[in-house]
Amino acid sequence: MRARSGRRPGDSGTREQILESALQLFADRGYARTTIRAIAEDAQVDPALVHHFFDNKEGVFDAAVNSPLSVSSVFDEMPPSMEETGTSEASWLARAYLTFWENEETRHGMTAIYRAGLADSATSETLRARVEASTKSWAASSGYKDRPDAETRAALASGHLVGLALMRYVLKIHPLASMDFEEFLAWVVPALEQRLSSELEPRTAPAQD
Amino acid sequence: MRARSGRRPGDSGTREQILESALQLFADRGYARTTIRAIAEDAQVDPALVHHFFDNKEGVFDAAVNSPLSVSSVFDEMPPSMEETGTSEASWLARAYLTFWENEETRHGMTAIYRAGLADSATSETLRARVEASTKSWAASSGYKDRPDAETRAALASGHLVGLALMRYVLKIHPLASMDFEEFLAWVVPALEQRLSSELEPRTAPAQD
DNA sequence: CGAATAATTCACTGAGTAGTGAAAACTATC
DNA sequence: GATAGTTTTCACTACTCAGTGAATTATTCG
Repeated sequence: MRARSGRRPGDSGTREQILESALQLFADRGYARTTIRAIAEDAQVDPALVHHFFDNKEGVFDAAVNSPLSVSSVFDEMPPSMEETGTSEASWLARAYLTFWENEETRHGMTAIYRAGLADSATSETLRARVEASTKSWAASSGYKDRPDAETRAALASGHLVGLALMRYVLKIHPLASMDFEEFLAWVVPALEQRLSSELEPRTAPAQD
Repeated sequence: MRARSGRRPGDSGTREQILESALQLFADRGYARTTIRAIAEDAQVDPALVHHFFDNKEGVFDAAVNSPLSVSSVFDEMPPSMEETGTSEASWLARAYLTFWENEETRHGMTAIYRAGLADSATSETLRARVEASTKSWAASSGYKDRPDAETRAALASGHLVGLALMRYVLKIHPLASMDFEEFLAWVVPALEQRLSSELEPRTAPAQD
């Protein structure tokens, strides 16, 4: 009568099924509100099986997030051909980063990372290290590495991109969320180019009364 | 022997003390990880008292966040004097918004709102409505309201500001987090001005191979 | 002083949660 | 077809949390 116990017949892609359910739920509900039970239910599996494969909740999160993408390498894969030309560099940066958001598979990973990383100060420290490292490494390998404000400009550009990505892909603010990807890029790229070039210099704002 | 029960002597600012503890904890740990018990402990009060004053957890959050600031009015208080001049408009916008982040009291409220609002898709909907409404109302009352891309530019500017605020105040990315407020503004304002003016037009990026 | 009201605490419930240990069912190998 | 190894489920523990209801103590006001 209780024939539903034990291993199920058929070759099991169960592990991957769990990761898929986990990634989707982490992207939708964030870390804290995603329960192992919910993941198991979505994957039609016993909760203990999730522990069996990934030990604990953090293990599931790491495995799920890293399964479709290795985010830390986004800024590291700078094609060596483009140097001296800041124009195409900004274009490449924006396209490389935003493609991770545009692609449906990797978008879940990005969303989960930012949702979790912005949730509280403890997890923000992890995200901070990640973003700061990639920003710095990218600034160091860019065509502007010799300028004294290279890191500042790189950080400003990163913040710009992160903010726009959150608006379009997480908060879904219109008209940013509804426009075509290439149109979105057409708006973003020129601004980034100016930020990275000397077309845009810091200027003290006039005092407000 | 059990003399610690019941009302405490002295005039009680207990309600305000609870709100202060709540705001600080919500800013630091986000919504889900902040427990009513922790708030009560920080305020040196029984957890039931928190329920007595604010009914439920959501009530505490709303009261705590709205106590130091009314965020929705940030973009609505546009001084009527500045029209036609996009330059000072961008300057005013950046300074008004970022001052909420710079001020220690209101920063906790801002942090709590964004942490909670980005936590999951349900709460993101609340934040989306808030940001989209303020962005639209600001675009409608700006000197650019007649341009067909006014809303697009306003949304891009909002995303820009939100991203930079998150980098400097939440993730604390260097060198943005460590620089002086006026220097930070000096970097931000010119870029915003260009975004809002016709100095920055959308341009299709060159195709990547 | 005495009654009403508000602040504060105590003791408790009920519902979820992550995680554990062992048994059961399946597969592969000899 | 026995044995070893893996997947899967079951039953359970220990814990934390939001929220309730009543009792207790202070304040206020007649």
